[in-house]
Parts: sequence; C-alpha cells; structure tokens
Amino acid sequence: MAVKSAGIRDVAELAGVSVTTVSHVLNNTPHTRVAEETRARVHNAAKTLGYGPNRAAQALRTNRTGLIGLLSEEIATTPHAGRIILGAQNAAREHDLTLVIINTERQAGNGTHQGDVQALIDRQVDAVLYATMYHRSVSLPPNLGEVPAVLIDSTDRAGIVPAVVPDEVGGAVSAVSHLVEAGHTRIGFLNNDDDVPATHGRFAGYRQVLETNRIPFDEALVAAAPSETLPGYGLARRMLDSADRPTALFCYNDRMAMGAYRAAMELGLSIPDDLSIVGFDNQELIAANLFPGLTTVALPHYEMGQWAVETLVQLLHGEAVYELLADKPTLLDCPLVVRDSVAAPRNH
Amino acid sequence: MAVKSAGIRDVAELAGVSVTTVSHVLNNTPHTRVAEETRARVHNAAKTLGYGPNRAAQALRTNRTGLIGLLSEEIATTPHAGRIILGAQNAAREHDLTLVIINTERQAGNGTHQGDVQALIDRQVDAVLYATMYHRSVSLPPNLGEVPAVLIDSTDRAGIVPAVVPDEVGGAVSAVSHLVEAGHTRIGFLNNDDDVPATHGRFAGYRQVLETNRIPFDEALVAAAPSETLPGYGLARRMLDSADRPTALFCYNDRMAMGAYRAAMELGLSIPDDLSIVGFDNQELIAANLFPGLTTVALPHYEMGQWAVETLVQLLHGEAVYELLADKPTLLDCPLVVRDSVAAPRNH
DNA sequence: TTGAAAGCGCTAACAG
DNA sequence: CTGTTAGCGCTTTCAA
Repeated sequence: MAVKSAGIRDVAELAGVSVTTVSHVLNNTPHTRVAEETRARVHNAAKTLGYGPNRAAQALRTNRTGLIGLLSEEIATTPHAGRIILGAQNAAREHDLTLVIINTERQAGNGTHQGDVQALIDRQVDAVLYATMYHRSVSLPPNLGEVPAVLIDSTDRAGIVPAVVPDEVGGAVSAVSHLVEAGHTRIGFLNNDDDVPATHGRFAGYRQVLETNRIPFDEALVAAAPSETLPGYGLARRMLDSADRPTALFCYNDRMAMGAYRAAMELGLSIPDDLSIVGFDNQELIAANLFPGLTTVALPHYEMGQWAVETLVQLLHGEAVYELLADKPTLLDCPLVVRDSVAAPRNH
Repeated sequence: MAVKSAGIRDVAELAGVSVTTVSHVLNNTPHTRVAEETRARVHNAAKTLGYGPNRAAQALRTNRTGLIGLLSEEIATTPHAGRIILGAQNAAREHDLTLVIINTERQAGNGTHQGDVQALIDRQVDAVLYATMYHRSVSLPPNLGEVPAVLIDSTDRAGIVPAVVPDEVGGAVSAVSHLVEAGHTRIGFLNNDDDVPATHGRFAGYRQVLETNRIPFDEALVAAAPSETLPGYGLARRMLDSADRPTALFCYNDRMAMGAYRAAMELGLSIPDDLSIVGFDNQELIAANLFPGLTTVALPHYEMGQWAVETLVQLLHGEAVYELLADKPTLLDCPLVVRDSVAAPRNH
C-alpha cells in the first residue's frame, strides 16, 4: 500500500506555519483571517505533498462522516433505482459527500425497513435517503427520526419527512395532450388497477385533458388491469376489437403498451397510422426497442435523486426548514419523450 | 439527533472493568484470555447501553474504514449493474463491510477511471471493486495498484489484478445443447459483430456443441450485426426467408432475440412451433415480457459481485494470494433459464 | 487475567 | 494574524 501519506503536520512544517493555520486555510474556516501570502504557501505545500485529509480523523473530531445513506428498494430489478442513484450521486459529489447504498426488499404492507435504517445509522451516516420502487405512501421506521431524512418516490403517511415524487397528473396531461394535439378524440386509457397514486393521478390527468378540450368522457374507453404486458394485451385486444375503437391508446406504463403493440399487430392495425400509442415510464429497454419506438412519459428518477440530496444538504446546513418541506411532497415534472408511435388519426 | 450514544468507557464503567477489557471482549481479540464471567458482564453492559462502536474512531486507530469502493460503469442504464451491486452488497454485509458505489461513464478506448479511483482512495476505502458494463479487457488506472482490487466482468490487460467473468463458452454450450436436445439440427446463430470476448466465446460454444453432436457447421446459418433489436430483426428476416431456413435460432442476446421474434411474426412463423429461439443475458424486461417467454441464458452478475467481495476479503486477510488469482480470470457459470420459446422442430 | 496510558490525525477553543 | 494544546473514541503495547 502507498507510503503513509502526508498529514496536516507535514504540510504545516513545509509551509512553515502551524497546523492550526493549515486547518484554517484548507477548510476555509470562517471568521479567520489568514494573510494571502500564507494561504498560498499552505496551498502550495499541500499540493506538493499530495495532501488529502484523513476522513476518519475528521469524522471523529467533527462528528460528521460525509456519508449519506441511500436505502433503496429493489435496486436489482429496476433501472429506475439506477437513475435515482445516479442523480443522488452526482449531487452528492458536488457537496463532497459519499453515498452509501443499501438495498432492501420491497416491504409488504406496513412493514418498515427499521433494520436497514439502523445499519445506516450504525455506520454513522449524516443523513438518509429513503427511496421506494414506485410512488406510494409509506409508514416510516421510527428510527428514521434519529437522523435527517428525505423520501424519494414515496410520501410519508405521517407527513413528517420531506418527500419528492413524480407529478403523475402532469405527466398524464402531457401524454394525452400530445394525442389530442395530433388530432385524436377517441382516446382509450389502459390503466393499472392498483390503489396507488400513479393509478389515480394518471387517470385524473387523462380526464383533465378531455375536459379541457371538451371531449366527452366515455367509460368504454377506460379499462384497468394489473400493469403488466399480458393484461395490457388483453385489455387492448378487447378495446380495439370494437367497431367504435379508439384511434389512440394512453397506457399506464410501457409494459402495458408493449401488450397493446402485440394486440394491434394481431388485429392488423399499424402503429402509428391506424393506432397511436403513448406509454408511461420510459423504460428504455422496452420503449426504444419496440417497433416503432414508443412515445412515452419519463419518470424524473434522476431529478428526484438530485433533489433529495440537495434538499438534505440544505437541511443539514439549516438553510431549509424541515417542517416546511414535509408539509407537502414536492412534485417533479414527468416530461414527454417523443418517439414514433403517435400520428394523426387516419380518418382525420 | 439522538442523545450522545454510549461509548466504550460507559460500557467499561457499567461492567466494572477497564476499557481495555471491553475492547478485547467486544473485538474477540485473539491471544487474550478474559474470564468467561467478565466476558458476559461486558456483553450485558454493552447490550443494555445499546453500545455500538464509533466507526470513525476505529478507523482512525486501525487504518481500516470497513468501506469497499465499487466503481461501476453505467449503473443507470442496465439492470445488470444492479445485480452486481446486490451480490456485492450481500457479501459485504456478511463481513460487516459497507459498499460505497461510484458510478462512472463508460470509458472509450483506453481511457481509465483514474479520477474515480482516486475519489475512492481519498475516501480511504479498504479495497476497490472495478466493474464494467460488459465483459471485456481493460487497462487499469495506475492508482488502482495502491489498494487491493478485484475486477468484475472484465479482465486486466496486464494480468495483475484478479478478475471474475462469465463463462461465455459454457453459457452458449447450454443454450445450443438445449436446442439440440429438443431435436434441432439446423440451428442459426445471430451473433454480435463487436470484437469482445462474448462474441468469440458464444460462437465457440455454438461450434463446440455442433461438433460434439456431429452436426455439420453451415456458414449460411451464422450472421453477425450490432447486438440490437433492429439488426437482429434484419438478420433473422434474411435467414428465415430462405427455403432451407433454420428451425431454431440462438441469439447473441435478448435484444437480438426480440428482433427475431418480430421477424418470425411477420413471416407467419409461430414460436416455438415453427421456430425455437434462445437468447442470452436474461434481461427480465425483455425475456419475460415477450410472447412466448424467451428461453435464455443468465449472466452471473449477482454471483460475480458476491465472488468479488469474498475474494477481496480473503485478500485482505491474507488468505488468498494475489498473484495466484490474477493469473487467470475466474469463470462463473451462465445458467440456462427455460421459458417457452423452445420446442421440438415440426418435421421431427 | 486485567488495567493504564499512549497515541491515530484532525479541529477548535484559547492565548498570544 | 498565527500558534499551543486538549481532546474526539478507540486499539494496543506494556506492565502489573
């Protein structure tokens, strides 16, 4: 291993000053005036020695490790978690913080991740990020109160911890508006049947656009099922088989859209000429690999990760007020990603 | 924040012993005999106080942080990285180590991640895991030599650092054997056209099975293109259009298989009755969502992550020899994942 | 079998 | 404006 690297002492010696001065200069300690010339000498000495602070010593002294714990459900199964990590990571780097990631299983019901939170606390993280796999409301482990925390993609049932979630309604509005702008008025909606915010939010967005554009709401154009490929296929099959079939489909997610693609193909409907489709989630693996490429709505995972860390930093610095933030979850935009699955309706 | 938590001192006091004894007992320091009764008293005291060691102090004293750095390319874009993280994480937890993950961009050519490695070293990680996005040979950043390291999914061009990679040949053998066992003899191979180990290894496995089963090799049944859906579609279209078309297709990866599915559908070939298909990679999002489910070969990402940490631990404990391991990369099995895309050929 | 005490490298009073 | 110095909580040598 490397030769025992230089310490603050060595820097002090080389610069011909005391360790105090070095510490002050290197940390930019406020309320401390050090002569410009001395500053420069210290910086030079540090550079020539390749000095880097010993984090352990710093941590011991300051009680801050510079570690942020990220508790994430199901890192493995979804690329979404990856985007959150990436956003959080980049923001963390900006602030010279390091992310410690702990993967957890998804918790059924009101189980909490108390054990995992404890592991993070034992590691003396300065704060924790708590990310769920999909937008929902959760009960938090009680020990999460021991440390500053921010929720990602979920809201705190108790309304105590700040949270950031996707703007489901807004995303749906973008999607359906896109369809309306292309000239569609008979727009089907293949919804999820779980009782989660996305289900309700996306449906609300759908209705909202219809209303705004004075398009009558037709119950026959809305169907719900588990948000997987096969159920999506089934729903689409049925809905597209009718004489008065929709000319466009807004799907709860890309997997359901994938099912709709197959249904369309079987019915001899060409996308987008006979049928336009918009998905939700922007799962690259699906959306970009379908023929034609699926126009869909992206979830702001990267941005949520970023927002969470930035907020945590403000909280730690006392620049943001905990209670203020926790009051209402922060909504982040879900932008439309245009590919090739939308066109004007044929008989238009 | 929590009340300043108990220290080793408090435990000592409560147990009526010295801090030395507490330290010895709690760390199970070898060559130190402590009376059973004293031991018990210490443990009890620790438990009642909810004592947990201060990592920073430990780290400062022992020069070991218990942190393992994981440098991973493109966490965001591929679920594969997630599996590696998961495997590494679980293994790390077993040894009371914490994973610090740094995401990096993929490096073109012989660029290295020197900066990222340095960031990890600055954080005083005890060792680093260096994971690439796909199996290949890399030049390592020089500073990786400063700390114990293990490569995941890539091999060190210089042959200095231990590495673990998938057994590409074995995986292909499983896939093609599965097809042969189903009764196929005209088996097409849609290969990647990059010069990477997977390309060569999977091809070698393909040929090997043909040889073993005395099936003549037919050049017309092998084609190569970029390993994406669209090129896969093109290749499959062409190969399946011939009169003497193969009855089964082994695809370099699931994305190409997805293209092959579409080609088959367009040609009116039903899977698996008219055409059997086997993929590679087991990308859940694709493989499980295709109709019918794609039989494919899984990459051992989880296992590689696990192996890497275990090996690192042995290295750190001096139980494994660096040079011995680095000599040849360790190969891990690629198991076949059977779904519904393979059946006996029709005219069999 | 147990304990006293010396630091690990750094920060931050406090003094000059 | 700069320096002296006392610990942060723990491990470990050495002595009892």
